[in-house]
Amino acid sequence: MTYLSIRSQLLKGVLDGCILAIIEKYEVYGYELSKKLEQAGLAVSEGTIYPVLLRLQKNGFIVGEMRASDSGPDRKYYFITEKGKEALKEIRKEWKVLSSSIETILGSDET
Amino acid sequence: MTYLSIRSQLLKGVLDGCILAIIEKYEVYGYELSKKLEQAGLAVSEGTIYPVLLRLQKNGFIVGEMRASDSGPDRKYYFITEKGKEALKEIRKEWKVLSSSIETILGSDET
DNA sequence: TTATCTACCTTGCATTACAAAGTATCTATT
DNA sequence: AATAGATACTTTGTAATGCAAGGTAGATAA
Repeated sequence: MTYLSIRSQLLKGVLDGCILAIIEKYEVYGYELSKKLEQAGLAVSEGTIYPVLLRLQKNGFIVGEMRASDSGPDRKYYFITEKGKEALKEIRKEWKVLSSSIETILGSDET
Repeated sequence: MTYLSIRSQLLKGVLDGCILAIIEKYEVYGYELSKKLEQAGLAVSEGTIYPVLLRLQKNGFIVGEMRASDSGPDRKYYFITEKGKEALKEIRKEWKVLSSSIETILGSDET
């Protein structure tokens, strides 16, 4: 082990926010979400995404709804709730504070 | 529970990098480190810091050396190794990539 | 029929931040 | 000298989470 995937550790805590942000913006289902994340440079496995969706749902941040598809299995679309919007706002705030502190400490100021 | 400290999750993975970065720059001991992190807006408990130091040491990223103090208990000073510098470089790179992706997705573009 | 893509879910593991409690040294106060 | 408090390090147990791996199942193309 290389010291074990820095990336997967970095992800913790932000991933929920990212998924919430996408759901807030688009009407998506899980599988589609994973593609969108991939496009945005944040590829995460399904074994990661689905548990997050369940968690967000359990916390009342999103709601899911099964819908038929004309070309494949049913899809579960997700929508953000008021509570979810507030949580997202909180996460964005936390992210700003933390990321600026980290930026200062890591000092990646190579212009 | 509020959904459980977003912060503590966000920290995961970056903390090692932050601690490495400080050790690279300054000659510090554990207790002092916790103060420096606090100043930089990244307060973490001792129960967090010391295990990280042990981990970094076990991975050969830093080395520790006990030294006497003229005003209190002995202190364990840490120094970064070549391997540690490389790891830090890697972490900085990961951070740049990830944080920019996250920035895009979270979209905190309130100018 | 078989294979492939889509789409969802679950189990088990490793990692890690943290609270809490413990040990020990030195300094200041009573 | 005895007590309290700050300094300084360590360990234990808990909760959370990313992920690989495996599983189920519908639709479509070969």
